[in-house]
Amino acid sequence: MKQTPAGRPTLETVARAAGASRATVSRVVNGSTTVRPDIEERIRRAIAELGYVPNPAARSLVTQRTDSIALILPESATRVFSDDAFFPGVIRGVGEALEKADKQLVLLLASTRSSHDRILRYVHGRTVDGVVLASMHGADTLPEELRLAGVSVVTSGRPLGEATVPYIDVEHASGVEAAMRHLIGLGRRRIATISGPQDMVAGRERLAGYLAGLEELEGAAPLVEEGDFMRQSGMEAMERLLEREPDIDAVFAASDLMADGALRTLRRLGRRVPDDVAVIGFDDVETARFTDPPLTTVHQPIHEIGTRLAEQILRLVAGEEVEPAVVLPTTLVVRDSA
Amino acid sequence: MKQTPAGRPTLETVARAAGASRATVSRVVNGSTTVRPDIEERIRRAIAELGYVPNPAARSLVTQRTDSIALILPESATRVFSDDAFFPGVIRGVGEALEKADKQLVLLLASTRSSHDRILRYVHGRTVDGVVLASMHGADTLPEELRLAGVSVVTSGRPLGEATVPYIDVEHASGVEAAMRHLIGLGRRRIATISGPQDMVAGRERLAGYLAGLEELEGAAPLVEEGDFMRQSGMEAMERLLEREPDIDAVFAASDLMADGALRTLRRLGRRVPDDVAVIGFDDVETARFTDPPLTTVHQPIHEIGTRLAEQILRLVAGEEVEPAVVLPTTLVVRDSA
DNA sequence: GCGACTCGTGAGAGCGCTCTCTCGAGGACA
DNA sequence: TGTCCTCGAGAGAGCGCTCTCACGAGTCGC
Repeated sequence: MKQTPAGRPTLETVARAAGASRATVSRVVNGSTTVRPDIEERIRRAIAELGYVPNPAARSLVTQRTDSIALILPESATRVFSDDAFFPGVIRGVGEALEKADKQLVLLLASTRSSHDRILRYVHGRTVDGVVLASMHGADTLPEELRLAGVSVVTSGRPLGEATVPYIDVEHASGVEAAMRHLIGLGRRRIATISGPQDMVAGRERLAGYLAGLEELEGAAPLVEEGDFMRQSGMEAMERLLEREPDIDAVFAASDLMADGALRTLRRLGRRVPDDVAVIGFDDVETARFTDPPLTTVHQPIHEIGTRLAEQILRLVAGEEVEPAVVLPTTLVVRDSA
Repeated sequence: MKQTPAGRPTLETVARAAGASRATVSRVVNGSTTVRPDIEERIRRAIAELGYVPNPAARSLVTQRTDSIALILPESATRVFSDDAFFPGVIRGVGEALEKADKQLVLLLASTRSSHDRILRYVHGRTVDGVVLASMHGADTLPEELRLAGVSVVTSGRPLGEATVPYIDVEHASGVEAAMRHLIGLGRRRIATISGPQDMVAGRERLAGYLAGLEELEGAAPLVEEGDFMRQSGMEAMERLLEREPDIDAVFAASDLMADGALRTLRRLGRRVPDDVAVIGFDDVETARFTDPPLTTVHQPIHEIGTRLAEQILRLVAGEEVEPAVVLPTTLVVRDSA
């Protein structure tokens, strides 16, 4: 007499209890309609009584699916993870969308450089059906390697070079240009920028937006200091900017955190915002509403980036076609800093 | 002739290529020492050439392990997820520690009330070996239900009632008492508090710490307004506090975010910090270093909470004993606000 | 030189599930 | 009444792995 070992009921157990075959129970569990109602009812009762839950390992062994999606945050992303509301927001968006589709979210945090191989190995093992990659640096080879490994992958943010996998991004440049027009409309003429790192597309495109916006101003020379998207770098960049050009009357910072840093430096040095210097940020994270003064910023739909990422990867693993690029709009949110 | 379907090599493929048996290849893959060096070498080469990666589903079907750990963030936690550095910090800590142990992190975000059953079902399915639960509300029945389901579980934060599962927490009260002594040492006599929600242990204990600290001050009446740990509530609570008692000269806020909110209200109403009103927060998140003025706060080791959670759950799933409670120390970090 | 013992290897069962294929029962039609 | 078809249910193979057990080749002692 075969005994189910420690409690855990299997299909077999349920089948015996309901007086049906394993196959029929499987049909009920998977929602086939070809089962006679009375038998189905009997099986459902048995499932409920025994507390049967299908074993996902056994299932995916035969279906070759795992119903889970990996979200990979490369080392460069985890570095800012705790200080920035961007990734938590994206994670939440992805998580919610996957939950609706009854998929699991496996978080792969690449805290070190050496995680690269581990991740590749993991994905090769097909523990996930697809991958959402929060690729930040353009030079990242991971997206391409994953594609070559034959897994579905979607990235957040356009890669620097040629895009070989579908991505979700936002209109960086046009959002910044709107910010620049706003500043110019306010009568500002000496507009500087605190840019993001130039090895990231977000950094580059926001700078490009600044430069394009500046062209409206005849003969205005660009005034750029680079930061790393984080607060401290914003403070320092603002300082350098004022040293170089004391009569700056506006500054566009490529992230809200850096804008907040700039605000602090300006206050410390006795400049009034927006009277002396107008400040505009980018992201519209929660913090932007609470800076002093509240930050005018370019809003990007962080949560939607997450849900769209999930949507695309789900379609890909389902074998559907997806557009190679989804670019979400950004909008200028005017508060008090400009 | 049996063909491996689409590329993916199996143990069998490797075995044939190396002229060995499936069992021996398995031994090499799993690091058994009883394989003759030359055969092992041959097998390793075959593995490398074929790019063989074990199928985790097949493996866990027989081992009954999945080598992955779920981190559950209940709905109450996801609400603050994007605005607070606490959970990202914990996630990072957990993630790093699990990575070292070569385990995967499965993130279960319970965005809605109805996720409860889904999570329970998921855990019942044994897709994970153990569960780390960021339980916030004391009334949460999830820890107990999970325990009854027979999974190993560790929670972050002591539950409100009797603790039925091991937990990691910090010394809330003594940290707050240190803050209170600091304020009293500064000569402050009218000390108010912005407490956290009283259905969370963190909220209660920090309030208890305030009340205990206040006893040093003969005849001082408690002055309490409740917030929800988030910034907005701190702003509002500070307002109510000043209405009730305009001559407050210090305030302890149960979170840095609320302290920051209080700072804003104080500034708006023309009170100088720390001259007129001293402010102390709790958490020591990144933001605390950047408030105006920089926040004196009770530091809790967020990252370590994460790593300790991971450590404990790993020991539990390995069948080892763990102490029912680990309580990490908190320390007062003095900056400029008090 | 023969039995006892070690040590490394292979055969094979079985983890729990899905899915194809087969089969039997019943209905429709001539 | 007999044949053909439809439809629902069961038998059984097999997904890729681990692990027990059996077995053959050496090694050693007497």
